[in-house]
Amino acid sequence: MVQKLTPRSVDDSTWYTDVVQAAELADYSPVRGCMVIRPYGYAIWESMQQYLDQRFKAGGHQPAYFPLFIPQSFIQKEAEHIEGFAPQLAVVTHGGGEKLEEPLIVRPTSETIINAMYAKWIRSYRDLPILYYQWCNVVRWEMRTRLFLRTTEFLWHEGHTAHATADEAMKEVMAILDIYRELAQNEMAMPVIPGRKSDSEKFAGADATWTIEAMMGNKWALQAGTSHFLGQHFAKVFNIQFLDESNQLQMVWQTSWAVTTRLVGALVMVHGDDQGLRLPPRMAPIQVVLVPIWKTEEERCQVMAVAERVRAELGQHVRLKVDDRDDLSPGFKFNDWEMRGVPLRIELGPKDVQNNQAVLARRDMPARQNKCFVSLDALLSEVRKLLDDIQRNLYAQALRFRDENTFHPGNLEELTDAVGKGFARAYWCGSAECENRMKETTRATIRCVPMDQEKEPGHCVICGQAASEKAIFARSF
RNA sequence: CGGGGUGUAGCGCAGUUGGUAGCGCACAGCGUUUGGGACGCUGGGGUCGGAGGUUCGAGUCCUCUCACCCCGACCA
Repeated sequence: MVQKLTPRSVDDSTWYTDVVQAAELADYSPVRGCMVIRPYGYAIWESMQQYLDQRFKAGGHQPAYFPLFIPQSFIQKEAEHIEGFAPQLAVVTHGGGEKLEEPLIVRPTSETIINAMYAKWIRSYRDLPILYYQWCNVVRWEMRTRLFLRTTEFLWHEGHTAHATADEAMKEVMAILDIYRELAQNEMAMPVIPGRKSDSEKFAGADATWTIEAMMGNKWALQAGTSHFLGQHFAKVFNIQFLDESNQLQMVWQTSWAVTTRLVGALVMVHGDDQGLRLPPRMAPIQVVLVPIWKTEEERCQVMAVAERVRAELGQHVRLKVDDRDDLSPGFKFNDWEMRGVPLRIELGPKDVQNNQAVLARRDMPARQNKCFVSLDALLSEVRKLLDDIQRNLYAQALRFRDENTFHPGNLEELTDAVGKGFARAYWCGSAECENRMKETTRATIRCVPMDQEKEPGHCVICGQAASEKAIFARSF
């Protein structure tokens, strides 16, 4: 159940797989590259789903479901799309014991099949905008996989919208990116940099891709969510046309966007420490765990009576678990729940019951030094306050870590040095030549051109030519 | 597909010059324990990744094969 974790400082990659398995978030499956998401890991994903689902619906989006299988010919319609995805496709060639007339692609993303349907449904400007999304699995045949961060099959939502104007579609792209940013920062306590992808990094078939990029605990970047402006690429190949107010035939403008179960891995990577997970309260399946302590049967009765009362009262307001397993020592449970990242622990023993108090220990600080007593009467308000505080503190810690590991190089040599240590924020002239040259010399990539920056003229960190924008350079997952 | 590594109990491992498989953890039962990873006793659990070969005899030697992990190329 509880095992020793490889310390992060020894091997961050082994630490990660240790934590994911020890905390029972996920396990390797019999199928190479695939994973089993266990209830605790799935509960974290559900926290993300619930937040996003409510945000999407509030913005007028509607969930729907499109099929897993896509006719091969659909995928092949958009040149850039097929070029991008061809190496990653899983193809079904047989069904019912017979070879299929046309092979079926297991969806790597659903632009093609959804847009084939949109072409059927859209006739008039009155049909627009269409704001659909679906929660589903997708399959991409990856070379190398890591639990949550990159698996052959993964879960996500994908939004697919169609609009009458480019302007409206762009607003949609930005609105969704903002929801992703808020999910990351406010719910996951994970600072992110919203920005635009370079052409080489953008979605295959998009005009432009916007992203939120986060720094993981090993100082690498992780693309945490993307929102694409598809322009009219798919409208053209699937012939999605409508009549506007003046009876003119027009092509729709489209967006697509997604975040995936990778975010569960991001949560682990960003906040975890040598003791295991540290979950931000807003995402934690269990926000507070109560560990009762007793010696004698009489003490057990007294303590459990109070524990039950706490469960009845506090349990209405926070996600609380009372760990009443009687075959494990309190010390074991402390370590166990810390490893599983529960933000706040209540210790309740005979002495506490006597004094009408409990001990609170927070996961975001070294526990032994930071325990505090709290009156049972003030438990709810204190727990609420601490959970808020933990949420804020985890964000602050992650932000400080990112800032401390972000550098501002002025030339290629400094850039090479910087991307070996963390993020580099530097001018880029925007040319693919410079991007390629940098990739070859540094093993890093351009993660994004941040939206939030002053447009002051400078000099490209690679070629020295005039440049007007800074980009984030980093090694990435 | 290249480089590295590992396959022996659920997990982690040991197994000598070939001689018929063991340790720790976990698991089950009982008892004592419980304020930072408790302890004792008893017990269950194995086609040694697979195939072939050498041998009186293979976890061990030889050949082939498969799987998985880590590092790269590809990617959310």
